[in-house]
Amino acid sequence: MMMMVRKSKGLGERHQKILEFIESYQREYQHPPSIREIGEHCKISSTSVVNYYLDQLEKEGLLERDRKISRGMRLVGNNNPLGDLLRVPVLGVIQAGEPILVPDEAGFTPEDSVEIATSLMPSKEKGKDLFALKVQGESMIDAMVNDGDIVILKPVQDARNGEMVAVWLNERSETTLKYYYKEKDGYRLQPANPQFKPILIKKNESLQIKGKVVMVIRKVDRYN
Amino acid sequence: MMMMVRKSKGLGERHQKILEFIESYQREYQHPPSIREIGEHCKISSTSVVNYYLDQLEKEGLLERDRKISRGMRLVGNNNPLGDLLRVPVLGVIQAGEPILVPDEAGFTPEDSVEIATSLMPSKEKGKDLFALKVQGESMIDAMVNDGDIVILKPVQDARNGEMVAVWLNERSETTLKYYYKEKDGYRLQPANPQFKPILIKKNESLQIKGKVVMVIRKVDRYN
DNA sequence: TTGACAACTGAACAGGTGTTCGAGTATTAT
DNA sequence: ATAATACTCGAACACCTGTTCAGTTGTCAA
Repeated sequence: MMMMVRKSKGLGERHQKILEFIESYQREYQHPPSIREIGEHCKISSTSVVNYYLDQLEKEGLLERDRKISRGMRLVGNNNPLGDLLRVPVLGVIQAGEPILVPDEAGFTPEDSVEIATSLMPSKEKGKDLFALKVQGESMIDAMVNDGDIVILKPVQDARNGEMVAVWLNERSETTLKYYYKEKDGYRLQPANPQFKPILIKKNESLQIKGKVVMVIRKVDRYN
Repeated sequence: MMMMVRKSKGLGERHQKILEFIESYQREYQHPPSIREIGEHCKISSTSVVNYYLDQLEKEGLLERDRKISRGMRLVGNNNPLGDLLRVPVLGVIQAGEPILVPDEAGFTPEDSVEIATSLMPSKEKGKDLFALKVQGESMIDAMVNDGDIVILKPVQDARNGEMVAVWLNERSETTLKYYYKEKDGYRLQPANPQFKPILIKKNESLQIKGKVVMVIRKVDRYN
């Protein structure tokens, strides 16, 4: 005897509608809908039918349910529009000739913030002390960072060799992003772009490390 | 008479603990905890006390509540760890000398995916057809894109002047990222870095636009 | 037709859950 | 001390909500 399958194979129209509703509801209220709310919105008169479909969706692996718990459901996989975000405050701009703002000096007035999925963040930098700066001007081009880019920094005073840091060079009145190397007679600041030459800083010159670059984001929507 | 303030100004220890619990609970279950669950975990014996604190947190603007609705609360502002994510599939790599994969040709096997906060996305590119490629090699340096960067693309066949596109140049067997300009006698592909010279393509040479660059993400966690 | 099964209905039930209230304790200002 | 305020407790209530179940309808195969 042949096994019976669902009348309309895969996801029926109602399955789809329910998934979409859960998604949009959760997007709006930050918590899942109740069975009755789903029924109301999807024109399903009985709670048992909603339950019926929810079970199927769970069997399909599109949904997880916490039985007995109110609103205890969650979309799984790519349907899930929600996830861990890190909100990183944009404390200001970084540009040549201007000192870099760091959280302490900035009077704590994040003009804006950018949201980063924690899944994007390098392993252990998920601390809450990250901050972001918007790059102004093209003076960071040798660091492969363009006008308008957003750099995300972790405030540190010291860096290890090979880390990209934001530094303020007093003697040059210059702010730059470079790879940092401590050497016997001072420091070497290496541009990300190998076609540029490193800056050598002698031990007696002052060099203030303001932060360690964790991420660079470029939105390419100019001209739109 | 002086106004009375809370015993411990600002957020008390319990306020903090409750916020943290809601955050971690929601991170795990994708839905908020019930009042009783909060009480249990925060060593608060009475539901009314939890309610008491929740009211205060709402008054402080750190929480929003949907009264009468089970688990009807959400963290607001920077405490909120949840938000809209877009999951963009990483279809492969982009490198000089290799054709670019586009969704159709890729056999739809996203090896991996990156999550982007929708708030980061340029206005109208929030469609679900975006895809991402990992940059391999340093051949895109003139586009300010480095080895290991992730570029997020929107699959298009045509582009408007000024848009950054990923193209396959048949005559050169080359894949590149450039700003696109159509001119009277062909096309001009302008590097993002002004220190590089544009590539001029004659009308009879073939030029395949594979996608329009929407975003570039660079994780700077090498050497860690 | 008959049987099997998916889709659906309506109602009732049990437990989850937010709310409310009266009362008690602790801390602080006067 | 006294009063005012902040905080805590426990219990009771009413509604919210998931669950269950007996029964109906529609479709398809034998």
